Amino acid sequence: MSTTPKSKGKQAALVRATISLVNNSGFHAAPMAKIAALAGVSAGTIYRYFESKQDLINRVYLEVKAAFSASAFRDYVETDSVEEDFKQIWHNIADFKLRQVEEALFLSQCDNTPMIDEASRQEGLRHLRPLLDLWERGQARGIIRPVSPYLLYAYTIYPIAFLLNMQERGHHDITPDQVEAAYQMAWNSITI
Amino acid sequence: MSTTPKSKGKQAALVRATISLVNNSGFHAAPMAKIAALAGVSAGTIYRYFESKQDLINRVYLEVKAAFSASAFRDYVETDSVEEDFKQIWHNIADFKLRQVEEALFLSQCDNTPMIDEASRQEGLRHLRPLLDLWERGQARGIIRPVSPYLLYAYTIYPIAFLLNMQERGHHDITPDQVEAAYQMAWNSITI
DNA sequence: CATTGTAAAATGAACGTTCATTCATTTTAT
DNA sequence: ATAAAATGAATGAACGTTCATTTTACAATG
Repeated sequence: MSTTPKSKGKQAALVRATISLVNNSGFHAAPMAKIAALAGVSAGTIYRYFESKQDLINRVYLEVKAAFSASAFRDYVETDSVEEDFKQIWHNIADFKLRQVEEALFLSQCDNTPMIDEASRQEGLRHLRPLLDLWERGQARGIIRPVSPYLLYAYTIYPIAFLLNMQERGHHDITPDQVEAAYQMAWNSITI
Repeated sequence: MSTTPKSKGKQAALVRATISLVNNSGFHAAPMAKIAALAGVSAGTIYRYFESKQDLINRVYLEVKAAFSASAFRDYVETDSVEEDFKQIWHNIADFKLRQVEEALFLSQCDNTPMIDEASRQEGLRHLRPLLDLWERGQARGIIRPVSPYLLYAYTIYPIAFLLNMQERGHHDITPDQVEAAYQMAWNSITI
């Protein structure tokens, strides 16, 4: 045990503060001083853990992306059915986006701006291999459309980010029914 | 005719410069001085046309969104077939995104960050009415899934932005074949 | 157990830079 | 000659980053 009530690592607090501030104000309006204040540390302390603001953003991105990928394949065991396997992964991803809203919004923002180094972006993509493998298996069996994985991703995973954005802006509430409908739409779009 | 070779209005030049700079560096790294330089005017001149940087961004957003909506319904005439009508609009939108790449990338960035006022966002959405009407018609006839228009948008229009982003980052080339496949995937996802 | 020595961690004022914005002046158009 | 348009140096605020100083953590010592 340590001294302060909720001391759990300043680095983690900084990561959380960064996500929250970038979500609510955007990268351009998330100054280091505010991030520090929200994390409950002083401005200078950030530089014990991160080299620069760019480094901070990149590392937060990688950390969140890693958590996302880990969620995607939680309890994933290949069965014989491509559809079963896809359903498993898709719902894992949907669960992540609906439960870790802050993290998911942060990723959606990063993926659509030049905020992140191309190198970090590549690195963040690496962990999605099992999903690509599954798609190839489905294509080999003639179940899934013989198109680029980018198209498959665009029509199955990417739409969830849109729904989340709309929900966050108060236009739309995502009910369990709609999650199920969304899954069916995803599956229908990529199958032959 | 005016004096300079390519003088066509400084306001238009400023809009173009803003789009280009925000695309390549993000809002946070698009200072007014650079925008002015790229537009070939002096920094102070911006303030003859726009009240502030926020106003500049909002108005560029609205202008691009208006051009987008106009494209979406170019030559659109309702037929008796929901599928025909949808195909028309979808391809109009895809054409816009593939031909006006800069404008489309700018919109994708705006739609995923807190860069734009919620008011301007609402305003930009207004012109999409005919598409929503078409969807309602399709739902009334039992052709289109009875789900929120947000879901329909997420699975038909939003994915195009992802493909464009990937193409722009050099991961992927969008061939005419893939556009056709993308259309089929969109249609399959929203029909019953 | 209390005291002390020491290195790591944290601080926040200060620094230099960059930014959005203004405005006295100049240029352009009529 | 006059008004509108454009300029770009000046301004003050805000930013990312640094660093001299203070605080904390804790092992060694008596």
